[in-house]
Amino acid sequence: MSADKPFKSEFLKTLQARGHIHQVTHPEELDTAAHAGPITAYIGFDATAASLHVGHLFSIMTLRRLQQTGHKPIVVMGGGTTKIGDPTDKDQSRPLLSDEQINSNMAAIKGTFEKFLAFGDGPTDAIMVNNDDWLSRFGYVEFLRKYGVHFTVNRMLAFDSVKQRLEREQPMTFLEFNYMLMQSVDFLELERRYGCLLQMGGSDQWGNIVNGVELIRRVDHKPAFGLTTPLLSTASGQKMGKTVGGAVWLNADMRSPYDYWQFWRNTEDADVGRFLRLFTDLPLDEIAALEKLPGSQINEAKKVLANAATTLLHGADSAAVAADASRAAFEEKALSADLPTFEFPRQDLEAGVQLAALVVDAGLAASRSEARRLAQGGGLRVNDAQESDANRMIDAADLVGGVIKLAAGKKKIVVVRPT
RNA sequence: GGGGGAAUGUCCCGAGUGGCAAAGGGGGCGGACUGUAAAUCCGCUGCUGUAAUGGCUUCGUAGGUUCGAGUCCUACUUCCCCCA
Repeated sequence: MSADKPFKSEFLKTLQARGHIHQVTHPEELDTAAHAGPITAYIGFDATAASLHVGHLFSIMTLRRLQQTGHKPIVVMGGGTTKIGDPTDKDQSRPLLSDEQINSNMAAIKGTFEKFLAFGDGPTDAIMVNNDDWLSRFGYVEFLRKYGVHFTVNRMLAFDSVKQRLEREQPMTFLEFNYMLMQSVDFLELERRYGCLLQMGGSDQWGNIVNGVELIRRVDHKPAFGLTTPLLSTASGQKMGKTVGGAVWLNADMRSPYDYWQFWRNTEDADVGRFLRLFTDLPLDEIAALEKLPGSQINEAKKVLANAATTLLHGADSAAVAADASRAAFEEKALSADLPTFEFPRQDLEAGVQLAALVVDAGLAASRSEARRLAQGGGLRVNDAQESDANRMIDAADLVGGVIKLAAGKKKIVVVRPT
């Protein structure tokens, strides 16, 4: 999809070399614009959860590259669009979120961007805006007359997101049907307010983005471009971001730096190079050398990846702590004070606790039955010794060095610390 | 407004038509093999609890028939299709 001839602009060259590009509208024109001087580009983020997850990281890194190559990123918080709900890639309508939920989600998400982008008033400083500021101001008739005239239902029905719903005989409400108009209006609004001429997003956003591009070109007769990033999946075809503990959240209070580090450390061999290019700032020649490491030496590259990715999000100190804890736990089989801990009342421990109950309380299993199954399957370890009897009572006699080490499988470890 | 169909284990898809804790698959989890990888093989995947073929709660919602209902009946809810 991208042009065969090499790009002139540092921006597109970087994106292409690091694997950020899936599709671009008018590649030569955009390249020329980005080569001539700073451009402004945006990506929208809906506030459907209290934290962004690894899936969003791709977009955030794309904005980071934009800024690194001398351009201005805009982060659009979807305060308004979240009220509508993006139907793309969803089989069914989601329950609508309340204004309070949306606002608290946005507040919780905000900090993440500051880790990756430099905000401020300078020409290439990032800014953050909320599309609720304009979307919620329109009257219904006003909106229809102003923007509705530029969209034909014929065309809207042809978009994948809509077509799929119809083909699967799944309902799509009129509310959701309007999502693409809102997103297009966002782009137009940003073009007018900030001279923004590029919208980026995941490949599933292509339809929505192209609509915005066309709206601007039609209404304001200004150049506008769209760029999408490839769908992110692992080499073995899994959708990226889901793992042992569910979604890989970016907020530290929802997923600890240690777990975040572990997530990257567990990358498949075949993905290491790609992920290094996408999710770290390491120079490309270094990455090329790392990904060529033979056999089990590739694990060194995974550590580099884990360190670099964790440093970006949580800082170098947290990354170092996570790396130490991991090395201790996996390579030296020793206890580290930095492993996830679970505090347990000392009296209760002295009185004795059923192992299954403790495993549940420590968050290693969802129910006692699950804990039992885990034990029967040989996946439960107490102080590194396999324990098949989940009914066993645990008490102060099980303390080793003042703590009890519980493990579910090889990777989930919790240190029980009496208080 | 009329007619026909659908809703299943709360991760998803999907069999089931009077004896069912409910086939099968995907996903997930655990084990073996490894390198905290992939692939492969094996086990598990409602809760609770054992010495146990135990108890409890599940098939859109609410009632009913029956010794017994996901399965039959009635009403309701939501969705899909056709006709108007």
